[in-house]
Amino acid sequence: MNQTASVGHNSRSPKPVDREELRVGGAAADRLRSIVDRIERLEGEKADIATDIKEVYQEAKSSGFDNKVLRELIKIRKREAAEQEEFETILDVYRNALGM
Amino acid sequence: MNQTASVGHNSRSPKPVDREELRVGGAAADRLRSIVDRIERLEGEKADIATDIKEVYQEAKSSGFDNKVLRELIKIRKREAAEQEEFETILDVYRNALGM
Amino acid sequence: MNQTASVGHNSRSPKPVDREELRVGGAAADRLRSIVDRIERLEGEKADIATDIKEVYQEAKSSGFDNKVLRELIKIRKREAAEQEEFETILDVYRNALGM
Amino acid sequence: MNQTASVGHNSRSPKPVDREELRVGGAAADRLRSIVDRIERLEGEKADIATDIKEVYQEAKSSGFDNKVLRELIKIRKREAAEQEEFETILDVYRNALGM
DNA sequence: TAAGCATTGTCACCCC
DNA sequence: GGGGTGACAATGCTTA
Repeated sequence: MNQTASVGHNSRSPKPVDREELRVGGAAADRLRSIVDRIERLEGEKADIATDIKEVYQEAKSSGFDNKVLRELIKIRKREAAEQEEFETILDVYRNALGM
Repeated sequence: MNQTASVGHNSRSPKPVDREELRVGGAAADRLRSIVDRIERLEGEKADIATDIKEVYQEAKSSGFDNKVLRELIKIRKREAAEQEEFETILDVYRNALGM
Repeated sequence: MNQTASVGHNSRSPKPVDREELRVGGAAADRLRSIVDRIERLEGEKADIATDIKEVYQEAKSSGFDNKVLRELIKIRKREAAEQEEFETILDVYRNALGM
Repeated sequence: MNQTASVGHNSRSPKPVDREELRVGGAAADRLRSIVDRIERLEGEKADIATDIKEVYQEAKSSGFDNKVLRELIKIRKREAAEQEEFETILDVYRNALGM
């Protein structure tokens, strides 16, 4: 029962923000606003790019390409690129495990 | 049964690309390359932005914010923005219907 | 506005279960109980196996193996097995796209 | 800098496996094979069960149930079961503390 | 105990 | 419109 109140604190953060500073105009409020703004801006850009990608696929289809095959092709190219990178990672892991 | 020959053709595309033109140096091959390039480029940019977003969340955590709450907040703002937009759209429809 | 009530019906299911039959003892209630039981049983078995896997990793560590490397090894084996399978899939896709 | 030699050794394991014994036919090689086999077997079974679970959900949908609700229901039951168990554990602790 | 990672669940998109 | 598939988010485990 007596599990010490631990006021306004959870395990997710090193030093939870002070509630007072979160009031309008407080320092924490300013930082929060900045963070939200940046995230929303970045998500906007990300969505725009997603739209662009869709449009390219659209164009591909109009040009007579089979998008299913096209997606498969791009996926394979992506994986092959990733595999080289992963190979290096594995090498590192092995080196580490062998104490090199 | 009678699945009419329609060789080299499926229903996904208006005019399937000519296989001859897909040979190296053909016109279709060039267009394909262009399409693949653009998609891969866009996906690269998209991944970069995703990384940026993660970094901002990282920073938020270091500043003492609870990212779970933060994500929820951003989700709510997004939905409310969408609703506002939809409301204005409907307004326009009504205005139009009334000849305004 | 007048978007026809469409009583007790949503788009998620072909023929949504009758509310009356869901009352205790109803036919639908019996089926629901059966479904929940089976899922819970299967999830229990799944959790047990997950525990077994952890124990084997535990044993491996006690035997002096590096689990990080071990996991990497198993991942690679899995991927290589999957790749052959995927190759067949791709072949099918291509065949389909070419109308074969 | 002074990262004490400790060649072929890292802190992850009590007694790192002898590299000689890892050669084909060595004792460690046999144990490694056994470990990999068991893990792969268990993971196979786990995947099979996951497939079974999906099939039950599939069947549920065909029977007119809303899988989103169904998943939520099962999640709640699981949590409540865990809470009950925890409660009994605490009870035991208290009993023990009182010498019962 | 925190950080990275792997798995699992959810959601949206695409095709049929 | 419904089902299947792929991306994204969230949670839990593993290690440093």
